[in-house]
Amino acid sequence: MSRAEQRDATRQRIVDAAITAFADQGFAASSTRDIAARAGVTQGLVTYHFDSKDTLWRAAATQIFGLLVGTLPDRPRRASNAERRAAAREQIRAYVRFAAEHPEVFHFMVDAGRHDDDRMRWLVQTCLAPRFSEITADGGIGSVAADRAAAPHAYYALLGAGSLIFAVAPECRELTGVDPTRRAAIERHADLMAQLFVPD
Amino acid sequence: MSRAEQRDATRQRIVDAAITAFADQGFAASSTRDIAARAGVTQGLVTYHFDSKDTLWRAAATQIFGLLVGTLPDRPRRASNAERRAAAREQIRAYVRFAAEHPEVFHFMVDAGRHDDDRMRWLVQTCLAPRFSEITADGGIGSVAADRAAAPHAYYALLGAGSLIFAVAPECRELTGVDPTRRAAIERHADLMAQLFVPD
DNA sequence: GTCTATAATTAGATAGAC
DNA sequence: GTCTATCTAATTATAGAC
Repeated sequence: MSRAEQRDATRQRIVDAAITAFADQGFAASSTRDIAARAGVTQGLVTYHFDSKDTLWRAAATQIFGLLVGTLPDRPRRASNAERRAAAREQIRAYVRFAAEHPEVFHFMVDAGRHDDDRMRWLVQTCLAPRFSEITADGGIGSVAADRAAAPHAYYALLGAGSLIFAVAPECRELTGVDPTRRAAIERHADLMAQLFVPD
Repeated sequence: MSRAEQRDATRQRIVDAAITAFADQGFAASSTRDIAARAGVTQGLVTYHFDSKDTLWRAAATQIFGLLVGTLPDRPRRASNAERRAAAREQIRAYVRFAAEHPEVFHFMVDAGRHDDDRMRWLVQTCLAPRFSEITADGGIGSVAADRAAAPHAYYALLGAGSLIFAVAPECRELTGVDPTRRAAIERHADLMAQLFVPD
């Protein structure tokens, strides 16, 4: 492996470890030492590759949100009403499956979204805004949002309803006895979300 | 003010500050020094009144979840189907209004619910389990949960959909231009949730 | 590119003055 | 009941060896 490849491989291991750590404990409570240990390197190397904890967080967010973008299916253009609804249902199901497999996205959003600071603004402009307009476009979640003013409400309703059960999986197991990480539970949740947001 | 009253007043100020801090930054990232400063006392006094940070967290959780219990309206017994649906809608609206005024509940839940540890189990047994059975009882959210197996999914869908927009209020403002803390936005979200989970 | 060593803060918990 | 002082441990970021 060349030195450039070695560099990229190490950086990738650090970013992967960072995603897990930041999602698990939030930005402030995560330590670069812990992230380094998870990645099998030393703390000094983390600040060598990523100048600061903040820079590392942005790299981690870019990676996990990029994964989301690549997963969601495209919306069909110039389709019939029935086709639009079917496509919206499938997009909702795809999001639920992604939220189940990557609850980190939700944790990044909640962790950064509650403070009016630079990280929040960066996340909105870089990772969220590009998707928001598409998700709330006519024919998508618009079916539940009667008027345009309801679009933000429908957006957060969908994200919250589709993600929370996976984001607090240990609690869900303890409280309800249901393990939301099992495939059957994921599909059940996807069906419920599709039916809830795009009813017959 | 007697010494006992002084004691209770100080304890209350510390608990109030703790609720804000824990909801704002999570358990691990919150410092007892910061909480003490918010309450206008010194750090030593916090560990005097509450033996440990963990004990303080439990006191804070008890307070904020107790507030929730006292806010939700009762469910009518032996009512007609239409009455049951109307009551379920009103209960959903009441929850949304509470989530808007106290997004701390959601943050406590997400912060503690993702780890399989003592705090999570304590929260489930003390604060969540008593409400879960009631919320998922027949006629309540049960209207959206076709069979009993769907009850946990409907429960987390409702909590997530009804809370997230308020939990990430700064992000919502930046992303959508909507300020979810305004009364009109709260009522709009309450209406959407009621219609979504108990459709006509 | 990776590691070791260290500087400057900050953390929770304890002990003792008043 | 409240505050000050202190102990031990852990934090980020930096500097330098290899």
